[in-house]
Amino acid sequence: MSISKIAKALNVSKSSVSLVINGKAKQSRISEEMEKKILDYVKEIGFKPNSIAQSLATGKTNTIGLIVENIGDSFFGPIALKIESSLREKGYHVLYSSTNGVDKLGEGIINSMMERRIAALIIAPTMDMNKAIKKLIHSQIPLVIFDRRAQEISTAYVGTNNYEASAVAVKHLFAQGYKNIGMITSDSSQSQMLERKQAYINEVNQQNLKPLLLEIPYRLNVPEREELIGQFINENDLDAIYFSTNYLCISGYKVLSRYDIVHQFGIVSFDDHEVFELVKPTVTCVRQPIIEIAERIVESVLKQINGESDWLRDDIIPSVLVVRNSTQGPNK
Amino acid sequence: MSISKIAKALNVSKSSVSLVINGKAKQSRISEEMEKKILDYVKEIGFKPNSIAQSLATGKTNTIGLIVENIGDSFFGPIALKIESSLREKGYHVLYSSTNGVDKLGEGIINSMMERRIAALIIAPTMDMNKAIKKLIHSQIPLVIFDRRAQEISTAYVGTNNYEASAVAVKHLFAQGYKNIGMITSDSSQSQMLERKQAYINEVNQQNLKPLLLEIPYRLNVPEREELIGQFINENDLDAIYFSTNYLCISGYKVLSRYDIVHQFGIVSFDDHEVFELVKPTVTCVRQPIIEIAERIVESVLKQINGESDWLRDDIIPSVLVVRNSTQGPNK
DNA sequence: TTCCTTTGCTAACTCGGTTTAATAGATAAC
DNA sequence: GTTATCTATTAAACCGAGTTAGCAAAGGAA
Repeated sequence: MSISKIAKALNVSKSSVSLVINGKAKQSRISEEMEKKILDYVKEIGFKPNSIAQSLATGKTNTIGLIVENIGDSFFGPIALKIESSLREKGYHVLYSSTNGVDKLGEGIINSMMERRIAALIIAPTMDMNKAIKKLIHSQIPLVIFDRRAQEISTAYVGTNNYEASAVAVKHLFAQGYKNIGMITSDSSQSQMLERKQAYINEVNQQNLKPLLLEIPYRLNVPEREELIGQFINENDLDAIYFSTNYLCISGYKVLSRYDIVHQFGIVSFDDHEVFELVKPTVTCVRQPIIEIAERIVESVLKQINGESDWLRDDIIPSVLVVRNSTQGPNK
Repeated sequence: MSISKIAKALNVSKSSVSLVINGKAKQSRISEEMEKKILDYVKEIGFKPNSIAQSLATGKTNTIGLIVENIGDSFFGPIALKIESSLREKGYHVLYSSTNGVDKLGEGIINSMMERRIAALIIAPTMDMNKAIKKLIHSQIPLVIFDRRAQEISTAYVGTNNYEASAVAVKHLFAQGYKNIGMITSDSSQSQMLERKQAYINEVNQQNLKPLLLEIPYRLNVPEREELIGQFINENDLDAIYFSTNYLCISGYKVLSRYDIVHQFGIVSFDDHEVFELVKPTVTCVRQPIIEIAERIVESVLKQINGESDWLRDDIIPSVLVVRNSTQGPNK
């Protein structure tokens, strides 16, 4: 079914049908009689306009792109859930893609989404995306960057206070009496990781201690990762570790459990995880307000789409330290 | 930029440009000279055809819809990841939606995706989707149902052997010496849940014992759920529980830990989870081959889109019992 | 009656592509 | 020299909508 066929069936013009369907009957001086005739028929046959044709004619789509690292993980998954349900309520569809750790995919994904003429783009950028994102800004498409920043590019950004929250986390370990606090992070140079690392370094330096860092390549598999962590723990006389993200903490926890020193060890992770409440000892963490981050992203996207100019360039939503504190504390 | 503008700029016809861009130069007897001229220009200005216009003209989209219960959970998330990356390689985009436990959303989501003229639909159906799915079949759209079946409807289906795998799980508990094995499941009447439950009931009956079932409403929040589980454990003299899904098992595990009887308890969960390897005692589970399920879904979708008729109506991929066995066994 | 408004509706163009029948010019065949 | 065949190209129709200028009929004012 199409608007033209309806027009023929009712012996009226396409224009009338289109105007009525779009609720422009009044303003286009369509008689109530005509309006009723068309609406009744449309309802009767259950007609829905072809949204592809609509998009072509209006130049607008109701599709929004979402690009994250891994939609299957415990951070991006719930964010994607909330973003989609909020946008659906507003009549939008969400197209997603995961870069899955392969930085080079980023630009291609952005381009192919742009060809689909999406209405807006939400991105947790990889390192290789900078050129592509600059082009996006040039193209004027509504854009929200989140979680980590795109280098030297000013866009709407939603994220947490990585530096401050990390500083609080490290301070917490010191306050508990731990002295030799190491940090395990990924080797990524994404902004959020750098901020977390810098906070650790600065806090440790303030205590006149020297930072002990292990940076693990993203593409290592789990056993390789655990091997590295094991070495790191053995080679340094640590009593606590600050993990820059939860999947690293889980690996680290496994290793520590193996050595059976986990009960004295200080452990704090950035990002919460179901596991942390269930294991013994439980794990203290920096929890990002996932729902709120998703809400702010959606808010910014919608504002930009609707041409409102009061969206924030920098929407920083503070994380909270969730103290679980079930370890026995340092024994030195 | 558009094909027409390119045509004007080069002083040739739209048709020539379109044919060349689509690689139909040879078969349409376009001269190599003309072909080169057009291709060079297209590359120079970095032109990409508007895929919305293409869709309208061809009646085909390269967008595939994915409808699951919750894209943020540990089962659907990784499946969504794999589905999207596989389909992207084949030139498709994926539109997702989560019903999020609200059965009534299902039909609306399906309809709005259909309006977008998606090329195919992948659904883990809710209970309310039956009418809508019947319509889909009528509409001839390539369709794959997975995880749970749509009632009385024959479509391409990908899933695991819920009944057999559950039977193995319950047998495993009996083999370990447990006698009073309860089952905790959701109150959902989705097919996969019913199969898991039925297997449990039959296995218990075979031992001349009576089934002890707790069915928890999906919409309960975590504390309410734990409350119910606590009662269930107290009121029945259980020594083991079979959980129909991992999120229920996590709740149950928490409760059992609280009562400190977790080390003697027999616990098996359907679906694996990161937690299960990390907690002590570790948790034995029935693990669905997630990657393979996603691959088979994609395979079926592509076959249907390409008009190949050898896709399977019933693609059952067996689960494996992952025995972690760290409990001490029953003490009775 | 004539002229001006208002009302109700629609023809025709547009969006950016795909597809096919038709055409003109060059070659080949007779 | 005439006709048939090929080659290279394009005009025109189409997909399914949205948009707007303009027309005819009716009503009102002079």
